[in-house]
Amino acid sequence: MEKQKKIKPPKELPSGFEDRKEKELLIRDFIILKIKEVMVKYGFQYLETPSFEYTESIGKFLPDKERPGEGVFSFKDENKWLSLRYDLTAPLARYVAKNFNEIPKPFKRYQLGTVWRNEKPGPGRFREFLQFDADYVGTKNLQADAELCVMISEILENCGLAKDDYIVKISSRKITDTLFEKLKIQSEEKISIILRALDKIDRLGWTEVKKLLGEGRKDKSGDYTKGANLKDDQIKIIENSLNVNLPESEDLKQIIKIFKDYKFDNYKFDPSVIRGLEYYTGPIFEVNLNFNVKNLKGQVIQFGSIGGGGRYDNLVSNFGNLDYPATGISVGIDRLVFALMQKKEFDLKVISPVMISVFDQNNMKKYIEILMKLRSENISSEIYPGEGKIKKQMEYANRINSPCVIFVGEEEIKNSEVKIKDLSTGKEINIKNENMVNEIKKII
RNA sequence: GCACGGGUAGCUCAGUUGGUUAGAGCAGCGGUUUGUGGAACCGAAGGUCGACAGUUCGAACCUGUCCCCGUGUACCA
Repeated sequence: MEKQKKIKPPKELPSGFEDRKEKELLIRDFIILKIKEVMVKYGFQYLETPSFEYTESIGKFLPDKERPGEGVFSFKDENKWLSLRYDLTAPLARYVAKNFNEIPKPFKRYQLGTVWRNEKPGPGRFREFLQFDADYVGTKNLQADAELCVMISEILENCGLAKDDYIVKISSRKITDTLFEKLKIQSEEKISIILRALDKIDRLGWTEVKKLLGEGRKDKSGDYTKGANLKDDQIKIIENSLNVNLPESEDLKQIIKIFKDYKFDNYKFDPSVIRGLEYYTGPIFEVNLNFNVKNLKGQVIQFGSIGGGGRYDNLVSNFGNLDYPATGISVGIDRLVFALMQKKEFDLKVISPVMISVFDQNNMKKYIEILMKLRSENISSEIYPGEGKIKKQMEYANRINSPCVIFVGEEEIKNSEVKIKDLSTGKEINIKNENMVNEIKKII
């Protein structure tokens, strides 16, 4: 007899994709609720765009134009390339360009949606995640930029973070522009190496970043990264520029002034905030957490920022429309959930059903009668959904955290009563049918 | 991409200098108990030792290549 080889489909998930369980989802729902509250309060419109866009519509603005499609999930439909969106900003630009005549100007909208990135996942970073994005389109007024920072702070605090749990860091493309003038560096390539190095100060510290600005750096696994090969005096200039506490650029001065009017002070000027290289044109911001985040194994991991944004004044004009300024902010919701779960105790009310035990399939009519009575009172309830002995039914009830089990056997039917067992105390009582609901309400 | 560490039962993991039939705990299944759960006891079952090739009388173990996972790093809208 020839044994047929069983080809088992993998039960593992593709790298970077995750199942999300109830606890996480409930916290996520809570955060989303808080976001929506704040967005309504701040007067933003709610928008949804599709998951797929034409690759060109969102890919055209990839920072690395040499490799379009890199980093996104794409497939060819008929003769057109489609891609899953990798953020919510590019689709917004497309939306604005498409609906230019219909939208109010300026246009404020927020969006919550899943985005996908085809890149190596890391701790707390997935290839599919939920993003929140709020933007002002069509205004150069820096009050918009300032308000985004105030707004994100309000969202975080409404979610339960304390003031010293997070900080909004601000900087501006103008800061680095003048820095490179001072350094007399024009080479795009060199500039981007330097910017990327500066971006890492948070994680690596100045000593390591200094190596990246100079010859290069070896990381702790032995891997080597080439540096920018700057001269010592140039590095000194950069170091000095980082130690400035108050920004010299006009835009940031103005934003800070507006912060004062909002009585918002949980920000910090940090010239090492870089964000996207070819993307932002003015003020940029980043939201960082001030506490350690651990992975499932309890190791402290490099968590990075949970969100950020800035001004991108030429995104919409790429679609052939007129120059149209914009500023926005994005937050990785799942990352926020992950961090928040460790910082805050959520008293989640996970409701588990009252279980009606099945003694005899022939009495199903009776069980359903009880079930409908409970459900009509809005009590989460179910008839034991499997088959098997009472012991098994009890094990199930225990497993799903059922508050109590209802037994209706022959005796109970005879006396027109039910037996209710409180699973937290183990106590059982027999009670007349008409008092059942009240008794159960006492237990749950 | 690069570096380091992993891949053994459904899950978490042991497995000696290469040696015969590869182990444990948990889960699952059956029973002790056909009206009672939250770590009770007993029993049976469960494996291409990530894949392929090589070395060897003999490989979970050694070598090579590849795949997958983790961490760091690079890139990052």
